[in-house]
Amino acid sequence: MKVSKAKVQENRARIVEVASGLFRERGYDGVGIADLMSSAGFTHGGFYKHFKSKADLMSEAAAFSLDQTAARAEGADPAGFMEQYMSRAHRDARGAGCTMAALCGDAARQSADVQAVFAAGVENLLHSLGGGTTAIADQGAAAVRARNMDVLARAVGAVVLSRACPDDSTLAEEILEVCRARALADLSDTKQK
Amino acid sequence: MKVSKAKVQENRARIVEVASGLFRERGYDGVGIADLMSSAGFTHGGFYKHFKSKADLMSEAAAFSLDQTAARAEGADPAGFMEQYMSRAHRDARGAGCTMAALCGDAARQSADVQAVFAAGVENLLHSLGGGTTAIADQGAAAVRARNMDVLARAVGAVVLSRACPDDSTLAEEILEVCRARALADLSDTKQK
DNA sequence: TGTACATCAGTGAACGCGCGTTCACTGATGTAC
DNA sequence: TGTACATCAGTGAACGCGCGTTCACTGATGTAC
Repeated sequence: MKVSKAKVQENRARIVEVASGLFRERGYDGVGIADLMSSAGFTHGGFYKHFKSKADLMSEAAAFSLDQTAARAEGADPAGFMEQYMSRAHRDARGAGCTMAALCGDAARQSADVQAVFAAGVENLLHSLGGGTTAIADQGAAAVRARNMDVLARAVGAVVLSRACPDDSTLAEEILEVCRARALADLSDTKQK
Repeated sequence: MKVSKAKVQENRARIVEVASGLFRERGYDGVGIADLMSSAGFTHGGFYKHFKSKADLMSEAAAFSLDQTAARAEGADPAGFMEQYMSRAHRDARGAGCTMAALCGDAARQSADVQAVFAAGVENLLHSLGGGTTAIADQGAAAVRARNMDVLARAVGAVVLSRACPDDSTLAEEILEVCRARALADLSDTKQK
């Protein structure tokens, strides 16, 4: 049966949204087309009416969720955002969390298209973090950018390492705590190295 | 044909070594048993004479390569090790590099066995990095541990983010440079925050 | 030391299964008159 | 506005393929006498 133009757009958007969550939870290889489509409430055949291939959807789903994260960062203050980022809740909620933390390892093995989306996502996050109101802002845009890049790498590294450790290990918790404390210090410090 | 006991051990070791490289290059899902065994110079059927399952080999290969990395860190000075870690060469040589950086994203979706191996790998690396000769060593073991954990998270984050960006992007290079400089400063700084 | 036999690492065909993708078909939507 | 027809999102069977794993077989090694 044909479907109204509005419904088509809505359905396509639902597929992208569901896919972005499943990819984050299980990785790109861990989500099949049939699996994904039935999670979105469809049968698998219709997939190719919306997307050229699975790889195509991977790019789009990554762009969707990375934009979402950047928007969230834009609104919040950097320290608050980073505190949430390196939290137990974020560590445990992979499907609802940041795609950068959940899929950057997978992205390294994907096409240039996907990698370009991730690079754009990094840039957006760097800008969204801003300069704050601390002394670093006076040292110019390059200093702010370097500071933000460093904080982001640490945040992603902390979440990714913590997730690689068993859920109930003290190490999983410790990594988050330690890196969170030190990143927040970096974000608020008036004496930057 | 049966094979001498020495040869059996040697062959098994070769499979683990080859697997650890291939897993790092292509991820756990990207390496098939037949593929792996022929890379090691065998046919696929013999695999189960050595390992209970593919998951079993994943744990063993991770332990093998993480031990190797910890041993390398043990010998070097922390600053030199970290400089290499966040280098372009390490970024580009995935199969020969650190399993933590190459597979921690994948490890998050694997069994508790694999995750326990990763956690042990983190602990070993933390100890291998040591306290250095700087002021931090005087602040006690907890301060050294926190400093090392922070540096490790940043190093893994930097490599992983850099690899997620296109190979020829300036961002891939920039992330490594920025984080390397700041991590080295943290490792040598006498005034720790 | 020499012979007979059991062991078992390695071989390669076969298993069921799920993958990404294709395709003929459907029927409600959108369009032309 | 009402009718006839083309469009095309969604369906579900089917495709070839590679996956992890099993299994009967092989023949050199290791062992018992």
